[in-house]
Amino acid sequence: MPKRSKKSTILSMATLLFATKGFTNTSMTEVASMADIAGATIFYHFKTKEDLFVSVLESVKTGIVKEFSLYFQEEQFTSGLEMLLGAVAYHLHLATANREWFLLLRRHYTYELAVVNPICRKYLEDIYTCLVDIFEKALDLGQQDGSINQDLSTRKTALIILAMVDGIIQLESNNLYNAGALYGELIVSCRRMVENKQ
Amino acid sequence: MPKRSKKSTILSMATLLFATKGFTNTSMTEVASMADIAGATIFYHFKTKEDLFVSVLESVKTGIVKEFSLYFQEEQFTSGLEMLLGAVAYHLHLATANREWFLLLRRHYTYELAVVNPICRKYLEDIYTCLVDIFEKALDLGQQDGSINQDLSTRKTALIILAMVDGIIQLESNNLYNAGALYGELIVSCRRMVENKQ
DNA sequence: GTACTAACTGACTAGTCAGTCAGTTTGGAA
DNA sequence: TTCCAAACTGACTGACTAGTCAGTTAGTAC
Repeated sequence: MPKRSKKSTILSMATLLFATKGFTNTSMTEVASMADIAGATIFYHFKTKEDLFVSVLESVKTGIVKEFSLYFQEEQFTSGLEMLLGAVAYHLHLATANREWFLLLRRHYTYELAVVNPICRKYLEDIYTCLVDIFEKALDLGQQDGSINQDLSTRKTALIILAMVDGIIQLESNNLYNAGALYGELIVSCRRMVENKQ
Repeated sequence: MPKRSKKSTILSMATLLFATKGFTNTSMTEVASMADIAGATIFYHFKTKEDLFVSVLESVKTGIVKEFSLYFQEEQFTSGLEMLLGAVAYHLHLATANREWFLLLRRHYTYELAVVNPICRKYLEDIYTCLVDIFEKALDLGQQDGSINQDLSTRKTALIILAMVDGIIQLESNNLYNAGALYGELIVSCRRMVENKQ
């Protein structure tokens, strides 16, 4: 049995619960019972509930950054446009494969805490910077190789694409429409939005 | 003094609090003290806290539907494309002017309740139907008058545009970027995405 | 005035929750 | 074995919350 198994069990159970039920609706007792430990044990590893949440966010940040850097180490792209569309598709894929991560990023508490807790704010900014920079880099590359419309502001367009992808992920998890059917259409729409039409 | 002033005061205070603090983090005591009434009075007008929330959602639904129908009664458009872009701009405008409405629509509790409460679900569907239908109608019109790309599925594209607009509104309220600066860019991006390029 | 009802209230209850603390268990070093 | 610190625990507390209820007030019809 690995040494820090209980601490990491707490972390992963807390991730799941904070993501699916939210901060306030998740009780420490619940986290403890899911991790099969005594309630007080959590407070040995994490000073407060807020502290636990920030640790969860840190692990999410680490996960997201790692996944994206792995992806871009392995993949090769024929153009900036293809790289952008690949990044969008990978973002959508990650949001399905690691649903809790992106659920947590949609929780209001995350942003409310970021206002008063600088560490939380830093992790959040790191995550968004990672996501936006990938899109921006692809757009820059595409403007150089001619696959992306030259008139675009790459920064602003990167933000709009991020908002678009997030919006679709959100629409899906709202259970009102089956947005999964929209993933293909989203890629096509992105292409129409940024490609260099001659 | 109008007859139902206390009930409607409760409703508007609850709207504000549920939207900005969320359902769980808003206590009935808090609503009561903001409305300057005794705590028990709320339970005279609304059976439970959940009942109050559903009433709040109903008033938001009524407000959104009314605002959009007013807008389209007054405005005239030269093409389907212009109508679409006008609707997007008006959506963005409403999200600023009636911030609580759209904050409430981003709260997780709203969608969690919709799973178990059919009335809540109905109001939510009414709101989304209203928003999507406007975009879809504009796209249909644009395909007829030639201003919109004929290859588009108007339904799917309407959903994507809604996701995009919601995503931008969300990005703004997250306090990480000043997305207000993106409103103009968003309209331009929408145009590029759907216009009929010859 | 009287009678009646709708609107309203203060005091209360039963339950939940984050966090504390004094004490026990565990694992490894000497 | 002995010792020690880190890991862990059960029992507790004070603060807070949704909802109840018996009773009071305000408005209206006669």
